[in-house]
Amino acid sequence: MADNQKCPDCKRINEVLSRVGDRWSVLVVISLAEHGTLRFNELKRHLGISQRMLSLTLRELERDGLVIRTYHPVIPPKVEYALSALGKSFREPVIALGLWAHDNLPNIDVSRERYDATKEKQKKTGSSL
Amino acid sequence: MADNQKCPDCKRINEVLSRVGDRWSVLVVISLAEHGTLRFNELKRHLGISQRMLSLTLRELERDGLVIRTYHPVIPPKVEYALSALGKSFREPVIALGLWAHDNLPNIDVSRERYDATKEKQKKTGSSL
DNA sequence: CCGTATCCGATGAGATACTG
DNA sequence: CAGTATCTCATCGGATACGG
Repeated sequence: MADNQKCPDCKRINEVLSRVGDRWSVLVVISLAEHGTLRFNELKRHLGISQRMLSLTLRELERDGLVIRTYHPVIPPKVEYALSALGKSFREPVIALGLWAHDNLPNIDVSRERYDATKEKQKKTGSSL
Repeated sequence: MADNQKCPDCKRINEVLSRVGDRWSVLVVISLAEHGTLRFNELKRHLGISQRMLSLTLRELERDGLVIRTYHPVIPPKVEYALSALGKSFREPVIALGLWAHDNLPNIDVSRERYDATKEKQKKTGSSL
């Protein structure tokens, strides 16, 4: 329910985030972008992700066409993951976000400290703003 | 546990997403970017968000210094929210993401259909890849 | 009007154990 | 090695009700 969305942009953004907006998806894409091709356990080690979440994430990314899964029928089994063209193109907006973060995370930290300090004082004085 | 993160980029991205990566935060920033200044219930209507989530989201955004909350002590109460300079700067990487989405969501849809269709066939034939 | 508090179901995510 | 299956706990997020 609640299709109260007036602005079309909100709907779009919502759609994006619903698909590729979760933490692990982004991290996997970044990892593959850097290393080119990785095996299941390599990704697992690099990201510090649980087996379960990696499995689920990779399946979704493959389904969405961002990563390509290549199964080599050898013993022991060998499966390689790489970015598709779509996956590579996704890297750019993510990098933009990363740059913004690099520039502004310190600002956020400062703001948080100030905010928390202010709230503490308000508790003491009991002031109602 | 699991500080297995080898690549520093992953840590950074993780930090970004932890702060401003949730759906509602992004949507609120977009809304404020478009309308300039909005009251609590205006935001609520525009986004189709629940009172609870809007309250939580706005508090976090204010704490992070992305939005500025202005309380007008009149009757009935009036509170206005607007983007800070930091909040405005955040809009740009988000727009980049929105553009990517606009261009590529159809591709994702196609990919999903193909994937699902393939999986269906595999179930019928019982093929193991 | 602007919130906070409470309850509750749905989802996210790690740990563990097991199969091919 | 590359997963799947459970179990379990935390967090997300809506609905509702109440207070300033």
